[in-house]
Amino acid sequence: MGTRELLLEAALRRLAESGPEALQARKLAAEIGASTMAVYTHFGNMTGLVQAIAAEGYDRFAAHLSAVPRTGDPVADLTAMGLAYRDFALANAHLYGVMFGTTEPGGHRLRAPDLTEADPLFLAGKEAFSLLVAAVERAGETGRLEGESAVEVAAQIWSVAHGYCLLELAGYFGPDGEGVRSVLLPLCRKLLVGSGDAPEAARASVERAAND
Amino acid sequence: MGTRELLLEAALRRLAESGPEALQARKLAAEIGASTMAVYTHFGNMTGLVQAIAAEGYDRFAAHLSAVPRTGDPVADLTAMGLAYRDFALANAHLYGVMFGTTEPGGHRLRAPDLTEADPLFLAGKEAFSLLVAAVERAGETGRLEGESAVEVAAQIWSVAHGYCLLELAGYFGPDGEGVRSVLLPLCRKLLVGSGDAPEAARASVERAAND
DNA sequence: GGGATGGCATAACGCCGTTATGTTTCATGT
DNA sequence: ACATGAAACATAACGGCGTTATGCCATCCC
Repeated sequence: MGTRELLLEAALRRLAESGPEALQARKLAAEIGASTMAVYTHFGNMTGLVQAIAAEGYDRFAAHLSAVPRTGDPVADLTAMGLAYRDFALANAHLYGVMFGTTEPGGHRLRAPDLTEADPLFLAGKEAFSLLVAAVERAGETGRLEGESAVEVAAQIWSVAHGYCLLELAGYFGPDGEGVRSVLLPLCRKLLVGSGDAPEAARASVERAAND
Repeated sequence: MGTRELLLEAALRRLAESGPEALQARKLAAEIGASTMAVYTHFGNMTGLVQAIAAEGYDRFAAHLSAVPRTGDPVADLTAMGLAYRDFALANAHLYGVMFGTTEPGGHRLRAPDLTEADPLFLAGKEAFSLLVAAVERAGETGRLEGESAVEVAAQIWSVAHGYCLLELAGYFGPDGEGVRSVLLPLCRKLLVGSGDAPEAARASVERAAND
């Protein structure tokens, strides 16, 4: 395996096990038996390495969300997607933080203050977001959007999932899955059940997804 | 004014103007004409100074939310509170990040990995949260909670506001207040209007608050 | 007045990211 | 097959960071 891949693998492992402050050029290079220069040969600097980590994180995130099955009940699928979103964020807490810029390992900020639309990390985030938009569109075909576009509804769901996950990661929602029951699932209900012509069926869909 | 206050004031100014990486012991001390030791005499270490910044941020945040007037229409008040929440987060982006641990200046994490309920920052966050709970309780007296506790509903609103603000700060919701119209206010509607016995009146309340 | 205490300056230590420099390795073109 | 140039790499150094050790001095208390 190439040095670059070894470095990236070690970085992802250290990030998951020891947090962002463990991402140090000297430690990483030593861990794979190389000199510090390896980081600069393959990534330019530490910021480049962190960006590569974030890119890998977006790939895994997209794969995780894509793995949510389509059951023919798009509202249940959306709820399942929200739960899968939380699963990923909690299982990869530090990686999730790096992806969304809420963690700055060693003070290396990934995004420039004046971020542009062409920023590759920005685009990677939008790509993962597009999976959510597509799922909302499938639900929208059943006639539930009430004048809102799928992008707008997807952005609302994204806000809920993002905020919920960060607060649960910060420890504000008690141990284990208490927050899921009292916060996340009620939010899914209010977002997905409130509109449309079959509230009872939609509510049942949410419950069905919640029990898996 | 005491050295400690001068340091804190300079730190808050630098954080707002230049971001978290500007919080450096040497630079701050030089800015107020003192030696580096001043930081360690008054705050122990840089983590202590950042915690003091966060504490000040929570005070300002609570004051900002408390300034939202009570109009006798608790649903409109809640919507106004959500908008005030966004105002604070966007006007004090870096401070907001430090408060909620989404920004780690220089890699100094404020919260221990095993955060306890007694953590003063954790408690400060809960105190600001209690303002939201109280506002929800006032709305709940009009009979809208449908079996949910005020704490649960407040946690849902908090998730929405937190996630929305962080995503808007990350630049995902376009320029200016576009996200407010298409994401935040629709979320307020779905959270506040969906339940209760007077959906039309509640919807009007949200619109009224949105126009101020 | 004398001694303890706390605020402060100076200087140093160790670690970090980064870079300069020289060496090795390897693919490529003739 | 051999020369050549680029890429990968090791070593060592530089500057900046947080932090600490040490000593000075003002202040308060008995």
